[in-house]
Amino acid sequence: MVSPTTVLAAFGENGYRVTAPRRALAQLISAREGHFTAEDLLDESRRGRLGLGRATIFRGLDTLTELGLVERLDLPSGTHAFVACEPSPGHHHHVVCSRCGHSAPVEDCGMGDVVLEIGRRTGYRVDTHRIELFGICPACQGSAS
Amino acid sequence: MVSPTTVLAAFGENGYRVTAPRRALAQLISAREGHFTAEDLLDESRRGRLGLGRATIFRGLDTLTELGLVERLDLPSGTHAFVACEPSPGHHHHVVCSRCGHSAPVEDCGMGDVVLEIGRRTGYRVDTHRIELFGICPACQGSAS
DNA sequence: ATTTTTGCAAACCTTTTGCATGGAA
DNA sequence: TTCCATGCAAAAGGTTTGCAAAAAT
Repeated sequence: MVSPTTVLAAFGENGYRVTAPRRALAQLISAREGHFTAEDLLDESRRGRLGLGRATIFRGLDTLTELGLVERLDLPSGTHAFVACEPSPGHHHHVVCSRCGHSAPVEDCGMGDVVLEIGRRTGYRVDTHRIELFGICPACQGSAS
Repeated sequence: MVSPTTVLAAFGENGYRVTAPRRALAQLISAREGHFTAEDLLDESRRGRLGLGRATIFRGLDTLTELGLVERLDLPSGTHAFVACEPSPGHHHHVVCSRCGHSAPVEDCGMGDVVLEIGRRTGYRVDTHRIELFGICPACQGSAS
């Protein structure tokens, strides 16, 4: 979980203005358990009468993605979703629970070697990779399977 | 590159009917260098006056994905694309050239271990993963960089 | 005062669906 | 002959854009 303050700070520290809508967005994001779509936030914003516009949400999510506070996911269904994440120095990925949507960060875990190996075998100069892992989180394993 | 015959055969061998539109689709797909979108095929079909409908292309791509003759990609831009691939027994991925779109298959290359390690560290029971690698293919490395 | 940000609504793009027709088995 | 597949056009999503008003610096 990422605190609203952290999210908000990311705006301020990067030359973006700290506005009421962005404050609201920060709240919405950090209140989210697991992954969410832009539409989820929009609904939630309406429910709470926060008055956030659709465009503001998309734009905010966009810059937060660039700032690394949010990661964009492509669910197996093809849907675009997001997960909030603690800004971390290194390259990292997430494991997402297919049941509850919660996620855990995965720091480098040998992928570097794998990428090297792939480069060696294919001759490609690999410079970006996206990894998405799905599974069942510990909590969900415990409950009804 | 996958031959149109292989693609077409996949339909026949799996209980799908071998029809003229599917024959055309097979041609279109195997003529493609690198990755392509549904729209690409539609344009190409129009250009060649093949008379394929939009729906037919989406539906065909869908079943070919299930049959493993095509892999669905999520480009970094968020666009959905496809690459044709030789049906291979094992689980595999692709490295896609960000310049020309060509791709090379990547057979298991240590990812199994990485996935295990991730499971161990996070406690998640990882059961699906999607990996997308982008880089520059040998040919493009050779030409203008 | 200046520049960014916002909300709205419309525009856009991609993908899916319903349904009558046509074609494969 | 039966059932699957197709094309069309409309519907449905999801995302972006233009712009005037409002807010931040």
